Amino acid sequence: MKKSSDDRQVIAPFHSHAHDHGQCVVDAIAAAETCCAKDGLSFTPLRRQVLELIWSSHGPIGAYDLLEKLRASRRNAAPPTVYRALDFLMENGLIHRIESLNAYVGCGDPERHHGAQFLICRDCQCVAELDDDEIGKAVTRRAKALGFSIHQQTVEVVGQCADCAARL
Amino acid sequence: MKKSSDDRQVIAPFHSHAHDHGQCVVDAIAAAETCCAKDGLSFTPLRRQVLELIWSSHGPIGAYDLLEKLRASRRNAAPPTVYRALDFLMENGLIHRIESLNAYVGCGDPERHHGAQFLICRDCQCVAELDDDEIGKAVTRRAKALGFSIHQQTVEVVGQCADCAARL
DNA sequence: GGATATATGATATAATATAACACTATGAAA
DNA sequence: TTTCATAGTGTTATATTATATCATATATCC
Ligand SMILES: [Zn+2]
Ligand SMILES: [Zn+2]
Ligand SMILES: [Zn+2]
Ligand SMILES: [Zn+2]
Repeated sequence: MKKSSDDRQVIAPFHSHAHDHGQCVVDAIAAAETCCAKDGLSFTPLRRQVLELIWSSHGPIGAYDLLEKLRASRRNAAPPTVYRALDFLMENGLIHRIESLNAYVGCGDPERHHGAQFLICRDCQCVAELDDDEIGKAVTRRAKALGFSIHQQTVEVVGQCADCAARL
Repeated sequence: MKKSSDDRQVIAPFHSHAHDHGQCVVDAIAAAETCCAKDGLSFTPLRRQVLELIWSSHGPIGAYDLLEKLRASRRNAAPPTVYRALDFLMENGLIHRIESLNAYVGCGDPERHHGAQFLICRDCQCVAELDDDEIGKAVTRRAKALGFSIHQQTVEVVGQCADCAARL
């Protein structure tokens, strides 16, 4: 089945509870390997492990939650351990930071340098990652009119996801 | 001169260095008075003072910077003093929180409950507040398609303002 | 191997935000 | 007018998120 252009603009939807969680972590790590190899970046064990933990959490996760998990295998991990790995992963487009949550989430399309919009559920903190053309163009147009140049278009919108609407 | 529809969608532009700073603080406080009176809210001296300090800073300001200024007149002000006032001002649409900066900025149109988009300069931390129809609609359309309901549409875009582009 | 840059370890501290409980002022109910 | 209830503020302590700094290790290049 061919993906419509509309589907491609949804980089990561709200998660169906059905999908194969283990596999999506494996795929994400493989994609990261590819990106780093291509760009000559050193994807060290620490960085890989942090990325794995982020994907395993399967949603935005905070730096200190990450640190706690990391300590299961690295007893003396400290905040800078995590923050340095996060910096590397962000600089190279492997994860995004969600400002509204002070949390970090795996990027659903790391091989492509893309703008991103996040829909963030205020109840369950799940997020959807989009690269919606219309939103992007509307933002670009207005920014241009004001002489504002967008370096990395990251849009965050807070609301309520469908699951929470049904549940609450 | 009549405002175009386009102008109305720019709630607060990047500041021209020429405008009358003192007057815009006065106007903002007057508008807040009006809003609170209309809604039966108690606009206490503390809350007024915090709002004044925010407008006086004339751009996004952090809670602890605010606290420091507040202490000039309230020697024993503490973090909760500021955060409670900020909560009140946010709940009632008199200020916005800029997540990307951990900072607070006066709302340019408090009498109207509106969606907002912020263009945030990563170099000088200035912001422009917009209520762009096209951005709003594009976001709404996509959210709807995903079953996501937006409660308060707040969009934050990071980049570089025209002044900084010229200066750097 | 020695020089250089990159990555991590380790300790301390900064910056942002909230919890908890006490006290005061205000205004309505009795 | 007393009493009660609520909203607002004071005060102290603590939680959460992020960075600075210096030391050590590891990889890369010549
Ligand atoms: Zn992405
Ligand atoms: Zn939800
Ligand atoms: Zn506003
Ligand atoms: Zn600027």
